[in-house]
Amino acid sequence: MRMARAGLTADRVTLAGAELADEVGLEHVTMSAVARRLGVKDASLYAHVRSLEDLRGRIALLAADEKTIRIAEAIAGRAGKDALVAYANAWRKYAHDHPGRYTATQIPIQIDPELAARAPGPRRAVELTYSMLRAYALDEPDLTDAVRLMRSTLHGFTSLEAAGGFAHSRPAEDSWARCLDALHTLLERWPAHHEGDPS
Amino acid sequence: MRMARAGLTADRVTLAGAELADEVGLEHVTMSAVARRLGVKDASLYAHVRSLEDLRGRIALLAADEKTIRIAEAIAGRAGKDALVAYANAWRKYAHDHPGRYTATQIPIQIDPELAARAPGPRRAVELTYSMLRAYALDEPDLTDAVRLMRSTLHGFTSLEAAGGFAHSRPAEDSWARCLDALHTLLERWPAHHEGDPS
DNA sequence: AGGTACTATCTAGGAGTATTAGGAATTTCT
DNA sequence: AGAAATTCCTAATACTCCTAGATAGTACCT
Repeated sequence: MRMARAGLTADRVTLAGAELADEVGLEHVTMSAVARRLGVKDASLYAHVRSLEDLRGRIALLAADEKTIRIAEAIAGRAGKDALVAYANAWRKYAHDHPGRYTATQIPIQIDPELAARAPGPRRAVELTYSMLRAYALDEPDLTDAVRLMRSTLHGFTSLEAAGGFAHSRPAEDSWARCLDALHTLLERWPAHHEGDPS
Repeated sequence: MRMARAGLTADRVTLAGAELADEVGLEHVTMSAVARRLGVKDASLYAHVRSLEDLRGRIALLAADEKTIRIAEAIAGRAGKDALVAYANAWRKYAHDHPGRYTATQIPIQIDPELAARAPGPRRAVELTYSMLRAYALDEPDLTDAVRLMRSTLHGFTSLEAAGGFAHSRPAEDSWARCLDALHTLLERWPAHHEGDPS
């Protein structure tokens, strides 16, 4: 009677799911696949994870945490354009290194609120971004708009790139560098809001 | 023996799938669900569509075509910032009106090449964007970079918005308008590439 | 050491889904 | 009308998510 417990845990199950997501894509992360990878029957997973949805949510939170940490490390001690570039590159690198985890962060949020409250990732990510952009001396609400623009651009680029949205004519790498230049320039001279400017 | 054929067709199946995607989300578009909606047995669908993957690919192509048409109509007769804003708003509106179809366009492309070749959407979308941005007098490779930046920003914004990525503090609508301002300004003064600029 | 409570895992099974194969009904062509 | 092609069905397989109830392992208490 080989019983030898696997020592499962919600975190271990989540990690196995995340690894699988990176290898075969998030949509192929199934309960049975995760169970197989852990050498366990599918039913056993339900002691640690409520459902497949729940597992996906946990993977998303894990990814958010990891990505935030990577970015925080990257921008530590940097300022201005250096910080912006480090931030952006860390973002893109995470998406490349962990495609499955990254797509998990894109799913519309239906995460257990009690669980989400314990995950520092999303909240810290926002703080990090705001504090970095504060170097550009923007006041609210421009700061919020700038944060949203930056996140949109970074996410959009990595997402399109991952989906094969860029033709192979010009290396995505080069376009990426120019986009960061452009973003930096833009943030430095954020257009003033002239509503009905008469001149 | 009530037989009364449903008059299925690859296009009709695709349309049913697209409608379903908008109603319940792309991930809940299953063969059985589409069959139920059409009043038909699941197996019948395989006469028109190779597999679920294939169906998703067809939905993606349909969406690309529709979105391109909407954008083309929106920018017809406009130029400069007017055209940019019309383009962007048409993009965002399509994503809002057809969330399921829109997410279908994001899936990594594994579409039947023979089928993709007949769909004008993606190719026309690229042409459309290039011709619109030509108004900003950019030369290659800057034009390509600008196109990619614009697509990234529009896609990123709508995608984050759909995923609930923006807190409710400030209306997404307002940030969107400012982002378009910023994008326009940026395109007008696209930063010259100073590699090792000594001054 | 032995008993007890807890929990991790298993066995068994229901319901839904994707897909294939082959057959029957209906339309269309001649 | 008869033949051919198309449209749809029935039947069957295999995989998925998930629940319930049983069993084996661990930890703690005395």
